[in-house]
Amino acid sequence: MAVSVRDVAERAGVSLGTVSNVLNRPDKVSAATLERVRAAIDDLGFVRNDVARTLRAGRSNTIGLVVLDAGNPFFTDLARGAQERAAEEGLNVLLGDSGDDPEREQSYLDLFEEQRVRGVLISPMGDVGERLRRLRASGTAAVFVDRSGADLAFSAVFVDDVQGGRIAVEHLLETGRRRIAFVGGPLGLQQVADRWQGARAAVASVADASIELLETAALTVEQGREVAAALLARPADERPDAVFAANDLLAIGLLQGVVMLGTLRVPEDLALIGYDDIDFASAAVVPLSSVRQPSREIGRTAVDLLLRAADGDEEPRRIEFEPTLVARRSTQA
Amino acid sequence: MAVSVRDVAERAGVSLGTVSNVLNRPDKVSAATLERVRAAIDDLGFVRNDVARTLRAGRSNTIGLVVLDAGNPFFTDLARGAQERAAEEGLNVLLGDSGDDPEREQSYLDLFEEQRVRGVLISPMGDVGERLRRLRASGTAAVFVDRSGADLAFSAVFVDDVQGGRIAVEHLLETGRRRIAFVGGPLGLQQVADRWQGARAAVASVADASIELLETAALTVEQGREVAAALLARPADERPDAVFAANDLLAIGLLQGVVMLGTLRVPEDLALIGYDDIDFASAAVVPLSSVRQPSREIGRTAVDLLLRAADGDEEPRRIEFEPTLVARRSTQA
DNA sequence: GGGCGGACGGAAAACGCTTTCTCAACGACG
DNA sequence: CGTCGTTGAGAAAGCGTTTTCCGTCCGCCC
Repeated sequence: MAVSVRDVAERAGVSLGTVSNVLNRPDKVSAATLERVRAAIDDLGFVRNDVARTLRAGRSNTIGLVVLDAGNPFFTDLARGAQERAAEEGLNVLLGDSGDDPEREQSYLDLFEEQRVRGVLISPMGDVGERLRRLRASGTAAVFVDRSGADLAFSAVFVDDVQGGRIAVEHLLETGRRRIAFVGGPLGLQQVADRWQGARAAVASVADASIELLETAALTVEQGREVAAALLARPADERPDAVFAANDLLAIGLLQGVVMLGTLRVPEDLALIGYDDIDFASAAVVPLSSVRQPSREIGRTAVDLLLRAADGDEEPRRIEFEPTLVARRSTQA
Repeated sequence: MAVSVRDVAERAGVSLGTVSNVLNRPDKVSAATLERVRAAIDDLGFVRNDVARTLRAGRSNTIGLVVLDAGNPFFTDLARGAQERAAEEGLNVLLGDSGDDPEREQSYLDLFEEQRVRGVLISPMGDVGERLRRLRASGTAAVFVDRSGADLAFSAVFVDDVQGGRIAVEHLLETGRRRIAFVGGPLGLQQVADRWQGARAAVASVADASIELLETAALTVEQGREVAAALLARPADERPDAVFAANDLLAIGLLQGVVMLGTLRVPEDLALIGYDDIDFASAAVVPLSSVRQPSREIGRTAVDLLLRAADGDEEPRRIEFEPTLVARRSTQA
């Protein structure tokens, strides 16, 4: 059923080693035999068995990627970037979705180890340092993505979330807002904690500005709408004049809550800025200002670091991207 | 570096065959040795090499999945369903995103063939029938997902898009609308053509109802907004009183175009229904009616069919899911 | 005490490929 | 005419696993 190099060799009347040369070092083979072998390959429909190739080579052509949520556009883009970069190197990406579950995270790592992947890219949920150390000891490199506080023993690509929080709130302050609210949670998520920290820092440098924390249980549209309802229930003089949401989903929920109940106008009564700059941000009822992270580039860079580590570079590298402000109508003065 | 069964055997003081038995047929091994071998495995941190295992077994544990757009929530959910079902069978899913590009589609098929995957799930873009036939001839099964008109020689899981189009428009008619517009395109996409066909069928059975086609270049939010602008530019008496959009992204664009310019109210002046019931549908400014497809279930079922085909069931099966109406505020009477 | 069956050792083959080595054939060149 | 370089054949080893075939040892039962 399956056609092997042996069959090709026989058909072309050459030796098995020659076929291998045609496949891997065609310049070592005379034009005539090259032609003959290629014809045989086409005739028989031979397709190289990558499993055998990998076993023999001792290293595979795939890298594993574990993300927190494959449904989140941020990670989708990141994965796409990784895939593109990997493809340029002739590598494939095996994608695992941990869904915030440390157990599934572990099981993907198990899987990748059994598959002897070239390396692992991970946006960690649980505590995987020990696990990755063992992996490295057995020859599989790992790189963290999107976690600035991650284990220093490994390379990492991340965005400065403190800085991101700062520029978001600085923008609100520059457009004349003074009573800021930060909406996001749980604070156990490092990204959220960092953005909150940056937000406070920005407020601290302006004398008459204040900030309050409205913690949420998750970063979802629903949570955003609940917070919106709570804000609307307050007397007008106790409401903030601007909200910084820890991600765009929350911001969209807030926007909807406010618009649907119709009592507040955005940005006139309440300015609003989100985070991530997902596609829906620009497409919202009121185009949403946001903080953009170069998700695609993060994915590409992570693959670069991984390749470097897999090639024996011991030195862990940390590459930080700067978040950038994307101002739209929801924060106009 | 890498620990092999041989090392484990040596450490546990047993033979290599016994280690293999512990791994694959633990009931054939006495409790004492079982214990000893397992201890050795833990001590050495042995992890079975799946590459070698696959080579030896002649069949791999992974199945390939090619989707049209990994960023589309519909496919994300479908992939998740496939992954879940595959995991239950101890299989992994390798995800490829063709991005509507027949070339990338081909290259993913090449990849999957080299990897000797157990089977391929594909939402085809180009003409892949011939390719899949060759694959099957060499022992790799294939199943179509989300394409009703696909090659009859293969199993397929799909949703009746004609029916989906019909129930969407019937719903509009039942709520008293008579001048319907169908927004979607390109009609070269079979899903779009089918929904359009179903929509026309529904209109045909009501005497005083009419429908017009507003074709778009793609199924995106931007295209929806452009159509909205065009509608608003018309004199009021030449506007439809209801719109059926070929997917939710278009519908959301329409909704935004209409609300932002503020001249029309939804659903009072214009009823609106989308397709796919993505998460954002219920979260839109005006909660969006839609037609739901059981994407997760489609993924699961596709894996079922694939396994059946891979186990030698020659008979191609076609499983059809029924789309269901999800009525929300955007189509209230 | 003879026979039986279960547990396991030891050895070997096979999956399909890459790599390495040796050796033969051939044409070119001095 | 002898030598050298090129080309590729042929053979073999090895990647790590599973499986198969015998053969041995030991405890157990009649």
